Amino acid sequence: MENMNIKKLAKELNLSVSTVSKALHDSYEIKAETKEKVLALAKQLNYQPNPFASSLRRNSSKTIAVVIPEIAHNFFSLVINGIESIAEELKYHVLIYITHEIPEKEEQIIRHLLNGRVDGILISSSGSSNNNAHYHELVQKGIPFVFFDRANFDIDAPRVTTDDYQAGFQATEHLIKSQCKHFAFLSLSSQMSAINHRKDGFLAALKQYQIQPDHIHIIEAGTDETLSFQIIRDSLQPLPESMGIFSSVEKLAIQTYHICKEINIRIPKQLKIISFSNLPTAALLNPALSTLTQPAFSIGKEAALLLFQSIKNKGKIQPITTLPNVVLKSTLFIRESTKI
Amino acid sequence: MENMNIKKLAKELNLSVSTVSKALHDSYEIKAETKEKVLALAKQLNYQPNPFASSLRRNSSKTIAVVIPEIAHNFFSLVINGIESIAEELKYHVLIYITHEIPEKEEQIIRHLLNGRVDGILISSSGSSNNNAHYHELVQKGIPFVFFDRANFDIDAPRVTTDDYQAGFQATEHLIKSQCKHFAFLSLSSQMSAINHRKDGFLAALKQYQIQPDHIHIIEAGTDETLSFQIIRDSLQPLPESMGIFSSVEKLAIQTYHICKEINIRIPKQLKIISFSNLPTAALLNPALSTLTQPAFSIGKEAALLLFQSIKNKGKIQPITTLPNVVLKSTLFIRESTKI
DNA sequence: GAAGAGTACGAAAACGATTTCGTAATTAAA
DNA sequence: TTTAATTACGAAATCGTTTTCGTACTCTTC
Repeated sequence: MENMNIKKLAKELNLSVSTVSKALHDSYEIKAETKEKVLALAKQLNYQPNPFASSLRRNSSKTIAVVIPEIAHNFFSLVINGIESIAEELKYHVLIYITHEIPEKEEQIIRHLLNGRVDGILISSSGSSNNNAHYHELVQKGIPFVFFDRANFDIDAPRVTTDDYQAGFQATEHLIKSQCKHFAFLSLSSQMSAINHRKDGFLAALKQYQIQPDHIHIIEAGTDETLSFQIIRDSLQPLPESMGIFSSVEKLAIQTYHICKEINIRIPKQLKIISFSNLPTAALLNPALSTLTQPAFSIGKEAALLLFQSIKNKGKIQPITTLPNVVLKSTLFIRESTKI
Repeated sequence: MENMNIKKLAKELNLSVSTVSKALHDSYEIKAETKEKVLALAKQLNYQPNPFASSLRRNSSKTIAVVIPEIAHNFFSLVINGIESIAEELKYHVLIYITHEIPEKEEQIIRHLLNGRVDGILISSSGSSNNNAHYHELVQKGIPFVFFDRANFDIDAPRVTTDDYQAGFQATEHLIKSQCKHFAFLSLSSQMSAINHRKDGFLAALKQYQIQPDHIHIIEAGTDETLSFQIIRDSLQPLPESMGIFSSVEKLAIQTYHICKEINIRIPKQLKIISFSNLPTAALLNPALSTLTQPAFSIGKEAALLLFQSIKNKGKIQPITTLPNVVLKSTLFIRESTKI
């Protein structure tokens, strides 16, 4: 009585195990009457198939993994929401793995997932581009995966990203038109694709408007919180005249706000700042933060859709087509933090 | 070559499958030399045991589920971080399920998990207290679970909560001492344990300070965004004199900020507000938001620890002891939004 | 009415691990 | 030297499904 299984169900019905299994899967081999009986008793006895037996036999787990640098982050939470919306619909399960921005951790996670625990993986890379071995192993094992936001462009895998270059250009242009004289790009690391594209857009805009190179500052704050605070603080003392900051990630913009409060820098008077961000409170900050906002939910949805398509096509001959490379648009919200 | 398994490994080593399995599990039956050989070849051929075969046989999945109302929420993200920190250490996998605050969805998820896919479940309930059947089924099936933050107090399961009553009292007392005359409690629903405890603390404080009943407002905003905006807006027009709002959740406080901005209510001059919140930008808002902040990461950690303890003790005779009921303290941060 | 097709089911072999039980070979004890 | 115990391994059952293959039986069709 403890656990219902197909064998007990079959015995109860005076049918064979195979017949019951087929009936439960609505096989054409089984006549309607029998199916009904089986379904009825299964429901009555609350039978639920053992997922591991099923996965073992079918060699598919109905599970995907999401590998992200961090979760306490509006962007990634929203992406997960998008992913979940699709997974839920397709009755897939979602495993979450957090790398804490540590490339080795990511490697370890991906390597573990080679064992077949999941049917596919959604990755926002924490790694530097010089370590791709684990991705290649995924390819070799035939495990579908899709990059989102932070992709590795050396790997042939579907990608869902945003128009980072254009957005970077646009944000910087906005700073220039807001009469900034000095320009700083706040970056986590120079190893992340999305962030580098933002930087390229930043530099391109400055070049187009012929900003002198010594008015251009690249600040690599890194992923350690205490350290990045220090680095940002140092780079704002002394404060260059008419400073305009383009922060590539929300976290660094928030840190900058804290620092400005601490050392009495007035935004937007002395310093203007715009940031990539999905903060729901951006408009409520003091001053309201100008943002480039990524369609995080859609990114999650699109990435999941690509992954499930990939899973579905697995084994079949792939048409020789270009790799899916979805690029979504970010939206510029101009607020007080960049007011003239 | 495609997929390594224990059979191929055994053949390669001229050993039996059982010997290899035992060697891999460091069984005393196998001599050191053999173990070394097995380990070496396993590593070389990159052998990884099939998790489903293993789970099927051992009847344990090394996986837990986290069932939460929503994920794009600072509190829950931080909790997940805490959970992950423990799960990662114990080499457990974490499945995420989102109920979107829909009790039926939660039921459906929990019912699905009765099939043994996970070894245990961490739940922050979305349900009303009048539907407990699915929890009882978990108990009956012997699947360990732990409530966090939003518990169901009718169910005998370990809980990790915060001192909601005291915090509610404290927050309200603070509003009273900030010379508010009217008091409003902003609630999602009257069915959630944690929120009701906060309300009880709110009411108790008002009673102790002999606030007239007609100066006390309970606003149930619900979980629908558009609707809750409307409800809050309506309750602020006309604005009672010296209004003090205690928001039971972050989201409603943010909505209130937006509404105040929209209809030109000055915080803290015309309206003071304090909220439960884990917003990293609380101090940067205009004005800075006074908060009660829950130790979200610790809640996740403690809940996970309780769950793993529960999983470990499963099957063993439980000592007749009181149920684990961890209560953590929230911290009050007084900021400008409640300034006199 | 014989051959072929279709229907509805069952027996048994997978899937890949773990675990129980049995047993040769060696060592220790009597 | 015999017996008992220990060591180190292997055969086979098992976990609960799914799926292949086989086969009675009925129904057409000529």
